[in-house]
Amino acid sequence: MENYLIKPSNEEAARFIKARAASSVLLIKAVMRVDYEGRAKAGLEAGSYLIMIKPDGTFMVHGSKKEKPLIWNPPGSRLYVELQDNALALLSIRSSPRERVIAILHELEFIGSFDVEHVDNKVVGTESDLVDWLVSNPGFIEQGFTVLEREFETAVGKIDILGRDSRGRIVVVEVKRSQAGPDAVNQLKRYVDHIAQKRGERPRGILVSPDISSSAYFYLKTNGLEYIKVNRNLTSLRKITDYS
Amino acid sequence: MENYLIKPSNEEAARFIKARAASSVLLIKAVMRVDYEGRAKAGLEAGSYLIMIKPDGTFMVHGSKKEKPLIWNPPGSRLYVELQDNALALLSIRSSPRERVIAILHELEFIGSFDVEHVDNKVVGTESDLVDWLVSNPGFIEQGFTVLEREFETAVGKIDILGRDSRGRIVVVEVKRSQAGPDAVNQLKRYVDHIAQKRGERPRGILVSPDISSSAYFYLKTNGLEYIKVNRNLTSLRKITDYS
DNA sequence: CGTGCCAGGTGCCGT
DNA sequence: ACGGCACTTGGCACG
Repeated sequence: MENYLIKPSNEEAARFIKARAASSVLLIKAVMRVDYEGRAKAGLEAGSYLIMIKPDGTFMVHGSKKEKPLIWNPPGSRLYVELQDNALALLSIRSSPRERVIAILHELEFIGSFDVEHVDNKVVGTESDLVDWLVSNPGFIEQGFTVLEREFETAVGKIDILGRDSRGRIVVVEVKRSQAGPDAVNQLKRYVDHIAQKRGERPRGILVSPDISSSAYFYLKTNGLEYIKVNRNLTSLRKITDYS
Repeated sequence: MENYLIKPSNEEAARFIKARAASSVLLIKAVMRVDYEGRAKAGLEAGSYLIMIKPDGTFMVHGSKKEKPLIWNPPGSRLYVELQDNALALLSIRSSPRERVIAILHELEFIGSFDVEHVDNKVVGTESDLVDWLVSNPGFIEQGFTVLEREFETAVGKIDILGRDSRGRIVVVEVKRSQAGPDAVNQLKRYVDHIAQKRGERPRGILVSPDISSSAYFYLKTNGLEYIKVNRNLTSLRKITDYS
């Protein structure tokens, strides 16, 4: 059941929040001061902000800009409502790591309680989808390439695809769904080095991504690694052998 | 000026949104279908969700769980409002990369326009703070350590602190504010390798963080790198020389 | 604008 | 729980 309070008293607000926080998404507009202390520390000067509290414990204080809340506590946090002399205090506690958000609400402008879906959204076009496609179409990587393992676990991390080329040489494939940077090259190099040390023979290393920064490409090349460029939407894929 | 519409008609809603989207944060509760297409693709079945639109172009569709929106477009996106036969369509366009969020609102339950602060929040306790402290207290890293450069730029990335130990040996210091994983070790190793190749002499490499995963520690040790553990709040710092 | 990298990252899926 | 890693990562600072 939707319900709204406009300029409620602190008592009304406290009752409302306590009654509905467990089942509905709450939106609160008020003049407030907010402080956060935990892994880091932050605070908001007194002003008008928008609080969103979800039934799963998510607590967010939004300003007029940006996607991320100014201050927040993640799902699983516990909410405490406390009436003070001239204010309503909302306390959100996260247990591990210990983090605390305190909002002292002064002038309550609006509170709404909203019943919304609790769905798990499905996203298509992730790295996992790209790996799936490559496993189903191993010939794309190169003629005669065969997949040995997917998500192959090593002591230094999981290898996206471990395979073998047409001449029998082991190939480590690392896939990135967006532009590859030095980190991605580093990751591939780490796997290659590990396999080399383990098997006594150096495998080939191939980075697959829709794009790569120029310095990352240089870093890749100077380490004897290879690059395959794919189109973002997996159509009209092509390879880059020379970058200059 | 705050304003609220409860169960408005599509025409009312369209007028309201157009009038206020540029200056206020809008909150819309409705039964809707939402689709996203861009770098990836996602869609929401028809249901009740909460839309938050900020004056900077941020467009978010929230469900009842999690901190992140189910579907969103970031700041800078442009909003289009369009009256359809039996629905109100909200279109959010991001230009680069090209991304599109379309929400078809069927039963409008509530729209509110809220004037909130546009502040930039200041957070204390970041990695930068930790690096600052180490630069001011170089003796903490070890007796006789001196700082040569901070944020030293190389072809393979920026080194947090480049210094020299009491015996004149170059030291690469990489700082992490939270638990270090294989990536962090990899990063340090990359810098060390780079300096080694550049100068013809291998520098020492020290990772500084409040924690390190055991496999990352193993990876670090097998590469001849060193670790210093610091307390999260910079008090009672201590070093780990042996981890077993 | 691209490149690099931190983030109170968050979320997901393992062991 | 801890660990490893992707994410429509977002956000920032610097070239």
